[in-house]
Amino acid sequence: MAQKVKLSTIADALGLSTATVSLALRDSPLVAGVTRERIKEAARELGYIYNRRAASLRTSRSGILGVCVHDVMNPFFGEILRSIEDELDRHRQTFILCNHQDQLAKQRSFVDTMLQLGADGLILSPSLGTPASDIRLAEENDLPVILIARTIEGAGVLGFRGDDAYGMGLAVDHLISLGHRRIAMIGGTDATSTGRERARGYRVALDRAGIELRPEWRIEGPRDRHSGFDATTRFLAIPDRPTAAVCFSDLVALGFMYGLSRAGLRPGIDIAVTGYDDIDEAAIATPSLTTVANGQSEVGSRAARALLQRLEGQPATDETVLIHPELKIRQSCGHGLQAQAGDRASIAAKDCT
Amino acid sequence: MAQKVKLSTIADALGLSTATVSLALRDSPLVAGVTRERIKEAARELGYIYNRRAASLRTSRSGILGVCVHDVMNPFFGEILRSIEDELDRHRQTFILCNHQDQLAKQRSFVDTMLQLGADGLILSPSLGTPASDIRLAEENDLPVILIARTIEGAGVLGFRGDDAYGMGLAVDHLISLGHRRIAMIGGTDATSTGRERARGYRVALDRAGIELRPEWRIEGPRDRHSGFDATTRFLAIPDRPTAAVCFSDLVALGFMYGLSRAGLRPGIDIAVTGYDDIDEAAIATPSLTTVANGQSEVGSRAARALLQRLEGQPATDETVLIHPELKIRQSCGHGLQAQAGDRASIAAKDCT
DNA sequence: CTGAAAGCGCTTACAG
DNA sequence: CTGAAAGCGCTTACAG
Repeated sequence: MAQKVKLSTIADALGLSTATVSLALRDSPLVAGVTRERIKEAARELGYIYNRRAASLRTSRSGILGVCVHDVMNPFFGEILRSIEDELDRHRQTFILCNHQDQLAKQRSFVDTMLQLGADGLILSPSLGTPASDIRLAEENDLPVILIARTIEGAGVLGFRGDDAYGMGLAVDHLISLGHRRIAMIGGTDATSTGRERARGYRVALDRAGIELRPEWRIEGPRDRHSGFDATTRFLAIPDRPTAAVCFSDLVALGFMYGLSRAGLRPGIDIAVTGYDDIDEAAIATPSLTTVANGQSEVGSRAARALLQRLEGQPATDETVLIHPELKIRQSCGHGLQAQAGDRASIAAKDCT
Repeated sequence: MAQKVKLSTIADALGLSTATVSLALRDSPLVAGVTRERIKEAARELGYIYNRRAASLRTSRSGILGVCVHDVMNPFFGEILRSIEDELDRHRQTFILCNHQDQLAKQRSFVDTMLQLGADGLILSPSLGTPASDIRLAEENDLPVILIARTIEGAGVLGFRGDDAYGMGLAVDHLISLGHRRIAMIGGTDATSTGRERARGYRVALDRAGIELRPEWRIEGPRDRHSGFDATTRFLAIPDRPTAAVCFSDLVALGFMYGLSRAGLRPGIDIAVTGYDDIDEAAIATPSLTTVANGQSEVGSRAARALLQRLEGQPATDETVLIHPELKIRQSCGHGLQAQAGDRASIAAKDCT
């Protein structure tokens, strides 16, 4: 390539100063309209590329926002990202994505990079084991943080997540209302706020119905489709097998349903299944998945908006906003226990998406 | 927060120059071991944060790589990203992700941002309609580009993708060998090299077997799970209905199988189905999906390595590397046409993952 | 082995 | 409405 084109190249070509050129390119009213057009024209012709690093070194505003989640391939986070992106796109903010895969070290190295790049803010679904001090370190170095999906005790920052305990209660209540008394819970871990809250909702709902929880009903661990599939074996081995299972997430539920089918059982007929999140796929799965809408698009857009507001100078708060979940009844719980003798076609023909 | 800690803060505190501090922090052998340790210790104590913008303004190396694909939520790209990430993590390069959703404008604004940030390189799965001149513009401004998944005529840069025509041929040949003569192709568009190549492979394979392609067999368009699901209606309306369908991607195939089940048909028994990509889910889907392994992890890691090598000074080439695809036979094509009378359990019991 | 000085390409008071 | 000059925080020859 030829010599690099910078502000001074344009200034020299037009016999102006770099100050004028800089102002004109950013549409400052201080520059006369004609001059501004001449400058923009010249910039275009010369193939000028704005150097953000130089600008942000001077202004200490980078136009970069970081978004760090467990895994962007997980549709739950994917849907959150989509709404964050929608919100941010209108504000000329570049956003940098990172998957931490629940590894604290990866998250730390990302936060560090954001600090080094002078990022303007960070939306974080914190990795398992994130101490509150990590959040404070970022905040102390002028990197505002907003938490999503999971929260951290004592972090002292704004967070948005679904009301997990309440939501899981909805799923369990629904199964109980259909006549189920032996209900397993598959997936999730006590190491995250999400896992703890959903498990609590499960326990409380059983208790409320006067059902005594048997320890073997709780299959901890699975958090993706594959491990949901693998959990089928353990589920089928439970003595006095449960007639229903609430799953930690839709992904776990979808994998579990694959597993049940593979074992020759019909989800929604032989075993009632619920998911959590209401990802896009839940409506077209067959049987379609009864699940709890977790408001991911609301989480994303509210987090993005809150961050933008802080950048515009609004004071920080440390509230945790709980998004209200909603039960979506579809096919995967059949029509209650009495339907267990029913045939497959009756369900297949019904479209409840 | 207190006063910002910079190199000079450390230098002053220790009575050294910023030059020495800078060298020490980057482990230069020019600095005495003892001094280096004193400096690092002080940096830690003072909470020093390296300012990358300042450094990269000076060195014109940013440590940033851009990765821009259609959609990170698509497992096909997700798996590519995973392997890119693995490769890049070891090289202290930050990578910035972008979904262009096949919108040229979004892709352009991302490439622009990379240019402005002085990114060191770009891995791109080009949006539909990307002109070769866009790639050349980036290259001319010192932003090396490597293409993945799709290629662009005349771009003149290195690219990695699967051999799509050959791969689709494998799927069609397989169905023909099982006795199918009426085979539909669902999904994909002629607007991308991938779509064109896979459709070509489909046509060529039918032709080779002496089967005359009927226009109504080609259902263009679907490229995700939802549209695969929706395509079921059109498929079922084809006069003299095909007994098999090759799908543009696994996602389309999985959606299509949901659609078939919803209509009371059994994929793998009533209708044979193949996918393309061999994403993780293909093996656990029920029926598990016969598909074409598309080498996404190889595409990702080779693209990342090639980019890193270019950053280290290796000369650019303009080759398109075709990764060799491989047929994965599972359950979704049953055991050939004769199995169509078989019952569901016989398939469900077989584990071909 | 360490230091003084210039410069990367912007933006921002300040002056006129 | 436009210009001259300083400075953001680094790194890199160059000197000693």
